[in-house]
Amino acid sequence: MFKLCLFLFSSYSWGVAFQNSLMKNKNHTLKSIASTLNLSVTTISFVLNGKGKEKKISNEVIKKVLDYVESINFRPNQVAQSLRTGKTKILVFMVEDISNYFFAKIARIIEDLAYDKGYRVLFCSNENDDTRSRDLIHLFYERQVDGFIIIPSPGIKDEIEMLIKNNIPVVLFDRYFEDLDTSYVVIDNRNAARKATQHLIDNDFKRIGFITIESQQNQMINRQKGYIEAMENSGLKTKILEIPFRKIEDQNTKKTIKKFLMEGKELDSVFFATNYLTRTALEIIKEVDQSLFEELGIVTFDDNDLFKINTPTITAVAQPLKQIGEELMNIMLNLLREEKEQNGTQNIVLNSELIIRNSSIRKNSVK
Amino acid sequence: MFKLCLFLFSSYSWGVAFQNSLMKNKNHTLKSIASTLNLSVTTISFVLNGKGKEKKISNEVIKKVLDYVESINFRPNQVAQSLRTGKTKILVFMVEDISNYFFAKIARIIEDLAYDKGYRVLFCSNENDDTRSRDLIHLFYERQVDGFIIIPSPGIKDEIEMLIKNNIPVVLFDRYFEDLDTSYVVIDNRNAARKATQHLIDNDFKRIGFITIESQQNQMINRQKGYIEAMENSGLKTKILEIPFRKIEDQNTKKTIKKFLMEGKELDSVFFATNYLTRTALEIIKEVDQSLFEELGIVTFDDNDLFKINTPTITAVAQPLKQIGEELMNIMLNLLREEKEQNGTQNIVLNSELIIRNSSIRKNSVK
DNA sequence: CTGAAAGCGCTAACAC
DNA sequence: GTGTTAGCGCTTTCAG
Repeated sequence: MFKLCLFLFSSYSWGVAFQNSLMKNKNHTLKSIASTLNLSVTTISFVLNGKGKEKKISNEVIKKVLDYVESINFRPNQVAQSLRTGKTKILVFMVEDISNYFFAKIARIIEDLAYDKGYRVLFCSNENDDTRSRDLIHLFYERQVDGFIIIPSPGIKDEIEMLIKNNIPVVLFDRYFEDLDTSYVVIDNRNAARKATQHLIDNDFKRIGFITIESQQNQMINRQKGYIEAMENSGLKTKILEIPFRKIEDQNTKKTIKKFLMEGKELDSVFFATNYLTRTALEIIKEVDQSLFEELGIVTFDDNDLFKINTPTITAVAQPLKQIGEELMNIMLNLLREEKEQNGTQNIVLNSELIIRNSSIRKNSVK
Repeated sequence: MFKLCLFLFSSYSWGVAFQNSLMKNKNHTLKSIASTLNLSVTTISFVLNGKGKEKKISNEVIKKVLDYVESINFRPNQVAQSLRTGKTKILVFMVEDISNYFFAKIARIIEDLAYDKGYRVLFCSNENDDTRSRDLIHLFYERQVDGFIIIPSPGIKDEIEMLIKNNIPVVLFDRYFEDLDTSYVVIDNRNAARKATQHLIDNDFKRIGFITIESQQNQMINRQKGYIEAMENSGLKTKILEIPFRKIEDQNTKKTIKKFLMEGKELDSVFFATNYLTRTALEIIKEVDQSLFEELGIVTFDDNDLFKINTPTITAVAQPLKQIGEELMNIMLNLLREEKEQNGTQNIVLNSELIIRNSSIRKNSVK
């Protein structure tokens, strides 16, 4: 942080903005418009909401209103509208880190789908932190958002329950609470991890390590289960390293990973449970010795553009981003529609795809 | 898109949620609270806004209110609050694509700074498209957001002007309109490009190509100017390829880039004007021939984690993300504070840093 | 110290 | 066909 700043300086220049008050928005409201047009607010409101025909308002009046409104570039105040209708047409999309490739891609898909239906999406990052998650949920709850799409941090079951009890549509994804009846979209992590591990085994790797996040959340537990299953089915010994989520960037963690990967050449390959672990590990391997890439088999959870550019290209479990986004919005739109009724929860488990690249192909040099 | 889906299927399961209406939020309001506590809404409002002391409300009353409010987990309706106060405490951060590394990183920095000041940030992507930008600006304008931080698409000068005329704080970044007096934060693109090009020249590259986006926006124009300046100063011939923004992912574009890079071995090095061009180009080079990496000098605008993992590691012009974020929020907070007054605009030009890695070091094999 | 009441801008039931 | 008006939930002035 500090280091970065040392290289930089800035130059300032000030200009004076002569705010042209002549053109300042007159703060038009339905009322003011009604009075200048000698009509009532109701009429204006109906026309603006496209209920002109329905309410049998004359075409001349409709045109008059529309033209005037256009000419002054009037936009109804949505805050007032929301207060009145109780709807904000805003959805919240909360993930660990919106700058992460996986989350960001889904965010864009959701945003587009929501846009078409007249909803806007608010993105936010909870860092997988409970306090932050709670803050955000409350904040948006107070702002009356219409629905939540959430990757829950471990301890926010209560908040999720609170939302549901208050009839706010919620869809979880990536993970969920097994003892809470919510709608969710996840992938079959266990199966995916089993298949990925099996792929390494099929390629004649035997000493396969598993590097994961220290977590009690079910997506991670299932990935680990899948790995263990595959290993045990083949009579192989598991070797697992768990990293605390908050310490991924620590120097010590890097050392730990380095040690795990290289010590005594115990491993001939490794399976990473998330993409940010892989990113860190690739950096480490790169720092130490490019040739390690030639020896070590690598498979990772979550695909990334960089994996097909890397040398070697990296084999990855690719989650179906587009489908995840679509299912999420599907469920959300359903909930939004039926809101009032006794609602069923909808649980969707998707399959992922193992994209086989060079990093998991058995290298010639068998030690 | 379609291909992706072919690999996938989903399994559905339905559960019935018995919404526990006993626990449903009673829709508390100041009024309802006032009536159950036998107080007036004023008192409740004062206490809730921390004006209890100031308004000399007795400690018992304060405690009574606070305790009750806590017990029912009451949260004031922010929509109503906003309607009343005219403030939403929401800022909008609009960029080309929020999933892009550069934008996402700045977004996170801004989010954190804003959070501390009680502001929430809404992120959105305009795809550098005018229609989409306009939609978004209007949408948020109608929602009465308190301020805009925007990377403007080419043709939205009018909307920006509209915001300013309506006294909405606006800060642009990455680029700006030279004939519009707005606050902005940019980097010295021309200088950065000149230095990056000069770096290649100093490393004995002579046939340096420049791949950029076809754009009239000043950030791109200045990068190109910088490149041309450096080349001409050294008496070298420029060779420029301009790609239309909307066609970056096209197959034809890939072919064009490929041709530009390789045809007749005319180039010994290349300077990419944005990170997404580099990403595409790296893929192409990878597809064609890893050995090209050994021959071709590469420098790119915008750093990325993957550049230090790539083989070879890639030299990049790194923009000062943290500082950009800080300056943006600085200006924004100033504008927010002074809003009423005749405001000066503030223009900040930052320097960037050339991070020298392996890709720009002259290779042994001189043809 | 506390309460009454006006009003932010909009919707929609009801009235004419 | 169009107008009147009662709120949505909150803040804040003014009264007492």
